[in-house]
Amino acid sequence: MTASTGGPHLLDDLAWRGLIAQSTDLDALRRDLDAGMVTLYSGIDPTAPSAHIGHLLQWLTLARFQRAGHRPIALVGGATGLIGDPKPTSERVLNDREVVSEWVDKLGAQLRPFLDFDAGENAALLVNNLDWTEGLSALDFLRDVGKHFRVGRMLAKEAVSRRMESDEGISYAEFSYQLLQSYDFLELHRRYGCTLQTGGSDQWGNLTAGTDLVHRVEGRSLHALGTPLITKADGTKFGKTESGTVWLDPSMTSPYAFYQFWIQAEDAMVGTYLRAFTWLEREEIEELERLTEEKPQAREAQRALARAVTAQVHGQQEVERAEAASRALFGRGELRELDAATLAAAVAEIPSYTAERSEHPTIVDMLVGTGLATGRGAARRTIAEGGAYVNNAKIETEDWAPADGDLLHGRWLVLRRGKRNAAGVELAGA
RNA sequence: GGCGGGUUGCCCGAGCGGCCAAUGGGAGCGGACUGUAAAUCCGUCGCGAAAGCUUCGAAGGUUCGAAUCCUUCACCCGCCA
Repeated sequence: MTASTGGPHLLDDLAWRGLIAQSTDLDALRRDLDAGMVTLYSGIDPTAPSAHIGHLLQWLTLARFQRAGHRPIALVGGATGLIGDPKPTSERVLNDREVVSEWVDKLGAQLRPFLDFDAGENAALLVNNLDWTEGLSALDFLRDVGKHFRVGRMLAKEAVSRRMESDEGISYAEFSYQLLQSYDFLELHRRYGCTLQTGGSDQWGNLTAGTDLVHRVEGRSLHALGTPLITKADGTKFGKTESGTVWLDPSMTSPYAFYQFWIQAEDAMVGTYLRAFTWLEREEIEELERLTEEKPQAREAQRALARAVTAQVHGQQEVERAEAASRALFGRGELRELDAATLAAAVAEIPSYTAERSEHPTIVDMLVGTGLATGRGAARRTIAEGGAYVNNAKIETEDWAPADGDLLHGRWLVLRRGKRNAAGVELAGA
């Protein structure tokens, strides 16, 4: 039993999508995938109350396996999250147990829509590694897991060696992280017959530590598959906006901001993102890439990308809202010509605040009030730089304040800082 | 436990008693160009309208004056035990 879709082989599709950066033995994996249902897992640690788009990539990868007939296990690291995997730059700050436990619940709930938990034989599973580590004594852990690890090999892992070479060093706790993650693989192999772990390529050392452990303890060669680190065209960090990480939680990154993030994708990368983050088929994506080459200013690929990713994270309704707001705010049309309902809907999508007419807010007050500027100084700077707009008209003076005639439908102003950061102001009171 | 080196703004990194709110690079932000893209160029980048205020691991101290000197503490790195 495998993919019944008749499409390309799962591994060929993943390769085409650019999702295979590293692997243990692809041919062996292919044989296993062809031989029947494979149980695989991928884990994320609760380091925040929400997953971000990097986590999304991992969940989608699990989902791709599930759609091909395999059984995914989504792990949330209630235990590993208490330790923290070694970041290349610096030691992590430990979070409280209660906080981590809360985040585990949130992430678990957040990932459910991406996998099918009622698929019968290959229904997805959600697990927490705290379940099998909490009761484990330090002595048992050292004897049953620690004994199988050679320090030389552990030190050679890039995550560890990078830190050893830095002047910050590494704590024993973070050094031991790879043991914990390896133990997860062993445990999932024993409990569920899990034979494949997927994860970001930055996790490669941890993935192989897991296959090594299982090999030593159980004498079986399991598989690991590393997805590439998604970057921008110049190799720099992907997934950040001016206001920080792009979260999946709508209260942390609004669906509108989420949509805007994708629509601003670089031409050079939009195809990569379409392949990795959407379910669009090869022909559709290649057509969109062709359009980007021929008519880049139309931004068809970016639009399709934003629509597809926003739809799977926030739903079709939010896509429509974000698109409507985007049209209103970035469209060629006059803001004044928008009807009240459209304008209200657009303003609802962007950061906004209500000011009292009686306080006669100035442009500086409003830039700060909407959060478009981080402080009064920054607001003044924006104005001086020529980056401040009200209803698409540039504001040149710091003490500018709206007159009644400036208000759209008698109460709204649309502020903009720079090309693409908009916010709404509603003036209340008589 | 001993000895030595280190801790500077988002990151890297200069500064080693006054001319330091602190050189430089990167990231970020704004502008010009364009297409809500990239590249490039220009500007900006602790708080404050300003006077000024608060910064250079923490707390004390020396001094007219400290990121720079002293003491203690914390953390990191290295060598030795």
